[in-house]
Amino acid sequence: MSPSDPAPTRRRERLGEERRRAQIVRATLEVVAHHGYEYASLARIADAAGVSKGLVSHYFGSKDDLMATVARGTLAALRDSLAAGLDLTRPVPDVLRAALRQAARLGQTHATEFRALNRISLNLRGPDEAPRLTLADYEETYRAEEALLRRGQEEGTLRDFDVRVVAVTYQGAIDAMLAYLDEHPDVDPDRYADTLAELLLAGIAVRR
Amino acid sequence: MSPSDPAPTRRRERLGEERRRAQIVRATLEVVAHHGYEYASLARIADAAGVSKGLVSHYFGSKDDLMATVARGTLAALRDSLAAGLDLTRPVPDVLRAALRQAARLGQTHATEFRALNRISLNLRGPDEAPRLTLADYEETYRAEEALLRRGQEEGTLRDFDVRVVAVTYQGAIDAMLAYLDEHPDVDPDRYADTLAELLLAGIAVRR
DNA sequence: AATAGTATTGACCAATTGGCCAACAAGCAA
DNA sequence: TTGCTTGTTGGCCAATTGGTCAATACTATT
Repeated sequence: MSPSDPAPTRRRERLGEERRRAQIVRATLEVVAHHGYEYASLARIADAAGVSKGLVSHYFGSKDDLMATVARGTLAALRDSLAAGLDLTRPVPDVLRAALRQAARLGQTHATEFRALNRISLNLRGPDEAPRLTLADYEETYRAEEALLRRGQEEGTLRDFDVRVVAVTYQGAIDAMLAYLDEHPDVDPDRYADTLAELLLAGIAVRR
Repeated sequence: MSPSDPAPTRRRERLGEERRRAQIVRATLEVVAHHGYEYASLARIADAAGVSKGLVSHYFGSKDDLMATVARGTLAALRDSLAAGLDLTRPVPDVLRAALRQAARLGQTHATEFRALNRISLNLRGPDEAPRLTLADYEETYRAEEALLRRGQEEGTLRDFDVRVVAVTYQGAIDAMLAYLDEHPDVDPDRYADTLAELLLAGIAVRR
């Protein structure tokens, strides 16, 4: 072959920055969720997005930047998605029940996002050993939950307990539920969520 | 420099297979726990163990084999360590309380092991996308927990509930507790464990 | 058709990866 | 001493990594 063949004149589709970014984010989520963080190299992500490596770097800078961007965006999207379906004016126990159901459903419809988010937040770290996605990023979610619990105590539907412990436990229970439902597709999410809700409420609601 | 300098005659310490293996396992746990799974290359692990890369491969085969070995060994060690401190002849609620305390303490004394185990099990996967550490590896822990709950129901100290849901929730609560204590060293583990125990027992114990 | 501006590529880079293996060192037995 | 076995190294490999950049292809405007 001569050293300078005529370029193969590949077909190129131009999308514009906005849509390309979204496309790459999506590809990142999928690669991470389906094949794990380790497997998610820039080359692999670019390939999944049907785009060259160079473009990924061009739009997102370093790989860490890409991951951080994807994680933060996904976290916000999931949070909004969950909050959207809630009627916060109702009594707190009802809100909790609804939130649990909503979370269980989200775990099904947005399994990819959940899995990817999990892995990124666990693996992505800064220059030293410090995790790059700190509690601060989850703090908003967290605080909202504590506020809700406190309101329940004030309105008299919830007992007196350590709000922090309950909030942590509650989140842990949700994570466990999502992991379990993820591995057992046969289980009915709503049923599980309701059972869990009764269990938790029995622990924190005022005795009737 | 001549192409064949006399070999620098490095100082070499011989330990014997058994102790070397243990040393390498320890190094693996530490690197993974302190710097993340991604950072834990064979070179880095070998370095942390004060040993050449070749030796790690020699004793453990592939990197995946090493990780799987480390994970399974650590899981078993932690499980035994927890079980050792429990008196299973006591009433189930007491056993649960004790187990929670024990877990909280283990989370402190064996933080490295817990963190590493977590990361390995989340990142290590087989040739395809399938995780290499499946639920089956955790099944033993799991089943013991369900058996305990069922015994509580039979002896009349626990209410009637879905054993599976409670077991999953219970495990999730423990994980959440460990993660929280890990990030908040100021919190007293025993106090947290006791609060959590009351919370959970309020949900599953028979009303007095 | 020429121009300008944006979108996108592919080739290239040094560094690192997991894995392999011939050589060699150390202790033990003869 | 001589060998034999076990432990250990370091150099080497092809493949892949994250990242950069000049060159290009496309679109819109003139």
